[in-house]
Amino acid sequence: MSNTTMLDVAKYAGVSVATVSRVLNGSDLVSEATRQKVLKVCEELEYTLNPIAQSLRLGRTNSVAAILPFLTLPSIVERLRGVMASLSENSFELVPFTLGTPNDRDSKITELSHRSKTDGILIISMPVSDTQVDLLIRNKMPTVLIDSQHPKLDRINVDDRCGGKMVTDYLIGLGHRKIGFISSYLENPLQFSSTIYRFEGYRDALKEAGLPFNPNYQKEGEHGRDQAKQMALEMLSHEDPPTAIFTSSDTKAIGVLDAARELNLNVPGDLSVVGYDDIRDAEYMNLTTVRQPLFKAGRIGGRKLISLIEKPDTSPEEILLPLELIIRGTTAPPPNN
Amino acid sequence: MSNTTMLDVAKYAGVSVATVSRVLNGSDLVSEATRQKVLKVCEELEYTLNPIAQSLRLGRTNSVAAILPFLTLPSIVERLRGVMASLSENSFELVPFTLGTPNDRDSKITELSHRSKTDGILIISMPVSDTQVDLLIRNKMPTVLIDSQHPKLDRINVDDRCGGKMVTDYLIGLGHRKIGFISSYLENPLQFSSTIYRFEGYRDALKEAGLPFNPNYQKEGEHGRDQAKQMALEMLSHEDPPTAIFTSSDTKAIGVLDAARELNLNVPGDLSVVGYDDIRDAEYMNLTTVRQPLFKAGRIGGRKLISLIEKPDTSPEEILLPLELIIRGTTAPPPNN
DNA sequence: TTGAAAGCGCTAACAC
DNA sequence: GTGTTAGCGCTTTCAA
Repeated sequence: MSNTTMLDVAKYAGVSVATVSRVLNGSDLVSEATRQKVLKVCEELEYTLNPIAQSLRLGRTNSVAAILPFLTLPSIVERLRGVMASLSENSFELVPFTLGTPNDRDSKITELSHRSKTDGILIISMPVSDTQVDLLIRNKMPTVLIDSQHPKLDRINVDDRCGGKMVTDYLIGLGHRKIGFISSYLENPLQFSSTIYRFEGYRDALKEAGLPFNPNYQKEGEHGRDQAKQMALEMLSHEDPPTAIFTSSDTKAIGVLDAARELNLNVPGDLSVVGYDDIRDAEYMNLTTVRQPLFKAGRIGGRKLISLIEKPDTSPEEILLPLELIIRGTTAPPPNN
Repeated sequence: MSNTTMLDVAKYAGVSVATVSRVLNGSDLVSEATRQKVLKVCEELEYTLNPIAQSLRLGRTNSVAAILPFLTLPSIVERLRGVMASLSENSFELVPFTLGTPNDRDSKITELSHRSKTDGILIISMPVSDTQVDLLIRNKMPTVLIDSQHPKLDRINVDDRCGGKMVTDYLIGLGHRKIGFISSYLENPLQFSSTIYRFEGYRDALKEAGLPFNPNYQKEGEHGRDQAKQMALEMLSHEDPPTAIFTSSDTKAIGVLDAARELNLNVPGDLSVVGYDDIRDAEYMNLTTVRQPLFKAGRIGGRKLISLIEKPDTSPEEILLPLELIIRGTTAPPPNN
């Protein structure tokens, strides 16, 4: 029954609560006879331990919080799936908080940092401020970042700078010299900080190839297919338009494809397009893109957090997962080349 | 600090724990002077209430569990988003459990039914057995089903039978007489029970129009685009193939479109295709489909559960949300008509 | 091998 | 207005 307590079981079985507790926690200082008796009574009374009382006593909840953006992006969902997989493997529960504004994020971190409800925190695809990090460290709250940066915390990332460079190198290798870059706002406080690294990789590659950075070939704006389409339309209406566009997400790349179609540009004949993330649509659209291990990042992040809870006081490290360039049908050498 | 307790605050402020508790719980039996003093000390000591201790004392956790399939389907994610929105509006936390097998589901329900860790349960897109329902009711565990059926529990659904009929009526109205139905397994224990209602609506419409049910025009199998493609290929290779195919999900409809392309069938000239769910891809594919209010179902389910927690002992009801036929470009009258 | 009892941090009578 | 204290259900010394 719902209100059965350990004392009920103890009375019914004619033992003390201590004994019941021992049986239920697998202690071997119990005679086989009493153990069986207790187990039988538990069954009859449909008794289970009260996890709240247990948590209060043990100072441990076996649950972790996750702070992440709303589940509107497939990449976020995929990371979350990985997190859930690793947590349930280890009998940990997850309490997700999807947040929209930096304020919400900060106050949630503050609230959670007073370790009590949760044994650890995962922060997914959101930047964290130094203030919050200090708070977390001061309160010894085990924390792992996934797709986010901070030198004082453990974090699971992909080398986006390298990824941005990989894409741009590839386009340059195809012969492109006029390469556009379309992304969400580089400086948006709640934006994935990863976007900026991809941009840096793009610039690195240009620089290394001796190509100048042309501001007309760079646009940033709200995330979204339509928004990306608009940015592409503007960029491609330029008097000397790019022959290739690299976008910071597949969704945006699809928006660019929309724009190309509207302008009667042949992809990849007139325009090469590269996305990022390799979401499901990318394959269907035959989109050249960069695949990052989303599920795996989540899973590794979850595991890392659990190991941190089990064994604190290790110095924070960054785990960089490999990226992969997926070459499909939206890229080719530039025209007249 | 993380280990600061109410007693620390009390001592520091020179009052009793009761007073601190009163202040923090907004009781008005406290003088303004002491209230300010206590608040100040709380701030200085960075003290916050320990929610675990609070829960144990109050017998209430302010969190609810959700049992749902893995987050691989966009429809599941969208419902979950609605749930999360309504819960966070009401300061409830969510503990999601994504489960794969009926066994897992049953044991999780059993575990959760011993009300302690969680104030209520949401079960999303999963059937529940009578045994589990009885257990939940016996333990007075507030429970709401979303996209699932049981007469003894509150549930949020769409009228899928009506939806299936609506689609089929529409195709019949266009002049189709040979209408295929492709779905996931109708009897799979962990499958959405909604599939079967859509099928029944399909049969209702046929019957009402005096059209015989042709088993060659019905296929069921694993969920997935490719699987649906295979089923469609088989169905369309029949000597007298259907002129329209109605699928139980947009993903499957896209698989059917793949099949049509492979067979060089023009859609909608040679073959009409209707999906279900109106996922994001559907618009892009210009797919005629049925839109169900996924987010809204989640949000209403969350609210219903909270009202059930606040005010139990109401008799269970089914809330049916309206469906909408979204006519796009994959449907037309049949050929030679 | 078992039991008694303290105490995890909080709230809510009850007393003053 | 404020303090004292019992007790939510559990684990774990300590003693027997």
